[in-house]
Amino acid sequence: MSEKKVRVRFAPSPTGALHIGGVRTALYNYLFAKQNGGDMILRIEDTDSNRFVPGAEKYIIESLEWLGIKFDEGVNYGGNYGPYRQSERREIYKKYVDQLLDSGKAYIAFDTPEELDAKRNEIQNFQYDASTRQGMRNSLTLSSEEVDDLIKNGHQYVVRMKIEPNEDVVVKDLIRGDVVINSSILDDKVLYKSADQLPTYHLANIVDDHLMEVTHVIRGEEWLPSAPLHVLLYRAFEWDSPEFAHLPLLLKPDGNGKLSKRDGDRLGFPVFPLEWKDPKTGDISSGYRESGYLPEAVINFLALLGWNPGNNQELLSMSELIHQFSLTNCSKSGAKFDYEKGKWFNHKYIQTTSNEELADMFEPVMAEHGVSAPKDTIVKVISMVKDRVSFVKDLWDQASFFFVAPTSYDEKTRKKRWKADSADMMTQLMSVISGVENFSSENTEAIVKAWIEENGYHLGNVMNAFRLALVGEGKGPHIFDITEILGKEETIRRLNNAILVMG
RNA sequence: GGUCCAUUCGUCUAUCGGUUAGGACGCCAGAUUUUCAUUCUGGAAAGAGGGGUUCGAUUCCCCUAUGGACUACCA
Repeated sequence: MSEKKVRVRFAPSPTGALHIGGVRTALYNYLFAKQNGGDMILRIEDTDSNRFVPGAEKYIIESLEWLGIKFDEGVNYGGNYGPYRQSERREIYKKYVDQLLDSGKAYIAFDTPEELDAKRNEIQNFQYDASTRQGMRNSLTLSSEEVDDLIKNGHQYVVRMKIEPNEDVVVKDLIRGDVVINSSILDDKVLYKSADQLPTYHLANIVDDHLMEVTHVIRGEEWLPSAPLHVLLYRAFEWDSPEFAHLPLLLKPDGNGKLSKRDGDRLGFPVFPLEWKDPKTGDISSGYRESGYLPEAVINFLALLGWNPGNNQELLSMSELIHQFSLTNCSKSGAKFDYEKGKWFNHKYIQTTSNEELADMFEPVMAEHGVSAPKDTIVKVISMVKDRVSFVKDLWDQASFFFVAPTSYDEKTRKKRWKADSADMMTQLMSVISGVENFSSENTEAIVKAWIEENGYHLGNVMNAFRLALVGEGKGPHIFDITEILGKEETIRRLNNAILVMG
């Protein structure tokens, strides 16, 4: 049998930076589409002109490209179902609003926001629905002449969905199973506003998903309560409803509630893929990219927040994710955002990144500290210290001594490692080292060890003092790997300085 | 307040009626290391509570509790 081609959409609203939860929604859509050989569409839902933020659309596109989430069509990608910006689809929506009006599935309402507010204050739990609409100013209570007059005289109006009460509406959800809601608890949602000639989310969403032949609507759980409305809308148009999947939310790591834009900088981690500067306030929010995350790590981390492959595999590439992903394996409950685990993922991905690539990423960091070195030296240094870090920028803490000689010596290490006879030993070591011809790690080590043995010195005593002189602290990779990079001259210079300073 | 959704170690989760309830992050301990890390090994750590159904419930049903979402002429 021939199944319809899978088509999914990611439909953000350009009201600011793309939240990490939104990224996950995009990712799950992408994984599902690719697994099924389907298409992924980018649609921009900008029907609320008041909340439009310039630059947001570009930010969304750039973020997802950085992460490797690719679209087949949509804003910026072309396609045969455009335009893909809802603000450019006015005439289309108008046509369908009229259709609903003509068929009696919707009606025109003139109640002003002030009147509605008054009603809500007056009546507890006021809801514009079958039980109250007869008492309001709308095309159901007014004569058609009155309605025409009001419109002619420039009165603003909205179009509301006429929801028939007392009917069980079933939302089939791929993650949650059947969700049943009685239509009586639904209100007559506004579908269209005459003021800006634009539909609200609900109408635009259904019309676009239908026209764009979307087969699966994968979105956040916050949409579950309005899903019955959407089902009713499909029914009103006599269209087939797509499949639904409502994803659990990403929650704050501490306390309660869903992860919000504010949490990031409050808790000290990014909630945005890329750094974002709010054009209105000028506030800057940190991004994963600028914080040194590898896109693969972010993807892996996010994929496992709310889904898992069912085995114990934790590290998955994008293609493995595409292969193994399944909506039915998505969890139903919200996931607290665990930043520590995110760091661990990045650590793992740093390890699998080549030294050459890391060197390219590290060079700008070095430049910031005012140092430079030949590429092959940087590559060697990185090979020695990469397993110690979670982020590229941390490489500096682990490797700065390769490029900058210590000017002071860590007090604690000094107390422990620099003994009364250290200066004397280091002086002897200097002359041993100046006699070394081949300064390779192995050769230097052999000669120094022979000297230690000859004199019956304690290996640890010599080496620890030596390390302190070279590094300035009690840390670092194998000591003769360090001297090889430093070179004979610099090694001697550092020994000399250590003796001078610590005596 | 109303409606809906959810509930396994601190966190992310596995289990699709019978398990010593598994893995990962984090934490603790030990081993390795001339240092610091990495790494390795081990450890502590969970079925919200109460009723059912069943020979047997973490698993199915109900109630309660708790958490979350929604409740706009926002998405």
